[in-house]
Amino acid sequence: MKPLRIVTYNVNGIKARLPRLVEYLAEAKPDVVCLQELKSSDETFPERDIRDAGYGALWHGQKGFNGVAILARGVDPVERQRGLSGEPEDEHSRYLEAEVDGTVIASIYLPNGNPQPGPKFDYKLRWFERLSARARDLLAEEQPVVLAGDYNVIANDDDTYSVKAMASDALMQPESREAYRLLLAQGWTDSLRTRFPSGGVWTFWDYQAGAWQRDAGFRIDHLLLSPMAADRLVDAGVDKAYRGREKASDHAPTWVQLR
DNA sequence: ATGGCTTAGTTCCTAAGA
Repeated sequence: MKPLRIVTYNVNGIKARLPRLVEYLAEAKPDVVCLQELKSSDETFPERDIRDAGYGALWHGQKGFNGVAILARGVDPVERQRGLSGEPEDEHSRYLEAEVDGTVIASIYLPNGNPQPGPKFDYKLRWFERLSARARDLLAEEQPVVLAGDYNVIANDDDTYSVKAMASDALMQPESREAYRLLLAQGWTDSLRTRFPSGGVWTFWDYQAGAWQRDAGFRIDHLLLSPMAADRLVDAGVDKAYRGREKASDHAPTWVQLR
């Protein structure tokens, strides 16, 4: 199996972020990139620009909101599944799963869930259960699997600049944390947590209140590894500098390196 | 501070994000 660098990157609008994304692909040359928050319909996804940058792509778009994609350097990802079963009336584009070079990759955009309590928070928890059901099936396949995405969960107190500021936020509620903990307990490895066990690593900084300048961020973009993928874990990190560039997303690209 | 910004769409205001 070849070395593989896999990135998750919530772009907050692929149209607005296209120059940043193309620049990132050229500079970092990742093997696989899972994108979230395309905010683009399938028809307006910039397939041409992605191909010109040297990447094959699969996308699951939605006009205005949500939307996920999987890019692969020099090859076309092979689609395995789009969307999660269990709630047929759910129209949100938040899950896409593909195979790249013998590794199963999922691009995940978990619902934010604010305000809580309320129907949006209930939807978040239901969606989490549907994801966990899919994750259990994937583990049973005994393949290398990477579940990469914006989970909208601050899993531990040391995953945020301020527990107090986030205390009433959906990202940090006990129910959100419990759902994440139960998912991990299936047998998944949180790759950034493994690399930085004492926390203090952020993947998101709000646009408001000078959050970037104050380094007031938190960690919500996660790459979860199945046991066969975890055996190949070399390193994990956040390409933090991209958050500081012109017209940046509020998330930074977050990556894992597999041997 | 149910919001200091940013994005997209029914665009010159509103919804959503986290």
